[in-house]
Amino acid sequence: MEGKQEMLNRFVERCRQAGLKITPQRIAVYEILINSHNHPTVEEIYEEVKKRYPFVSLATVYRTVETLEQMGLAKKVCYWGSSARYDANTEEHHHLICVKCGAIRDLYMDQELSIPEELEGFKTEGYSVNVYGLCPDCRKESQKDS
Amino acid sequence: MEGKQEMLNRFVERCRQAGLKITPQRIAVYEILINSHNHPTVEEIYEEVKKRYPFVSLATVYRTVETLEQMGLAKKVCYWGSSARYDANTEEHHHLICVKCGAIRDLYMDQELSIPEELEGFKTEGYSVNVYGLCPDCRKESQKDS
DNA sequence: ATACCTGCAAAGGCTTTGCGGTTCG
DNA sequence: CGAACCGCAAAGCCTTTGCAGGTAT
Repeated sequence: MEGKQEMLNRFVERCRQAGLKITPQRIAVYEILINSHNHPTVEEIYEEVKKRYPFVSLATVYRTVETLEQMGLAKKVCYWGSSARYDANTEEHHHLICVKCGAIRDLYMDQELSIPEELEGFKTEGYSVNVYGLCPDCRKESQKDS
Repeated sequence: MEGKQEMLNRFVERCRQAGLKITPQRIAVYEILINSHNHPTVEEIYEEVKKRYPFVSLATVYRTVETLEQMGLAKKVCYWGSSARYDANTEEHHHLICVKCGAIRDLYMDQELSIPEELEGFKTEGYSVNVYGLCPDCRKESQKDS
């Protein structure tokens, strides 16, 4: 696990290189993303940023997460229907997803799949595993029901 | 691989059991989904249905795919941002996804992951693997560019 | 100084919903 | 006949975009 301060420094460095300005909003969004482990939606990040900068706009958060994605410092995690979620954990990892409430948690596995470099004409780049199930909270819920 | 006729019969059967009416539109949507192997979007299914029933509405297609999903006869496949795609292949299988154009293809693998029944408090139900890469068409494109 | 960025509000997709008329069982 | 369904249009999200003013380098 990389230190949070290093991640921030790297971000600032990359911004400089790319000629992007380092604004308080950008820092805030990235910092919040680093400190979140529940893969927040844009809306959730926005609410969090607003605590520090009440006048921030949702559009800015959208623009920032897109920038982060293009820089390779965040990934968009898309599960069903709902809104997109973001993840600043760029280590190789997988996801554990609740089929009921949509909660997402990082998952590290010992097992590895060996994917050929070429598959059905595709030039492969990587893979991700989604494990589906009921999260602890939803398990309790469903026991209550029965 | 299950025969298409059996799939249709099963669908009709299930509708009867659930007290759902068997309408031409429903049959058409499911039939098109069975015969598609490119995981069509709702829009694409709609265009296809319109060839047979020009007055069908997009809302009906949305309602029908949702019904199919609830019956377990189709799955929503969600990749980044774009619109949802549907898949009537209910066999255990995975997906090969083009990072450039978003094309999705079914993928069958020999390898299997062994997922514990319980993982970090989740009661697991299954998993799916997404392999990312460049599809044949996009590979050609990128060669042209360089 | 100037290029980049922000906030606001409006527009843009995709998807869902309410309603009256229609169709299946 | 009655419940379920359809088509239409309107409304509802989530997300993107244009613009004028502001800010970092």
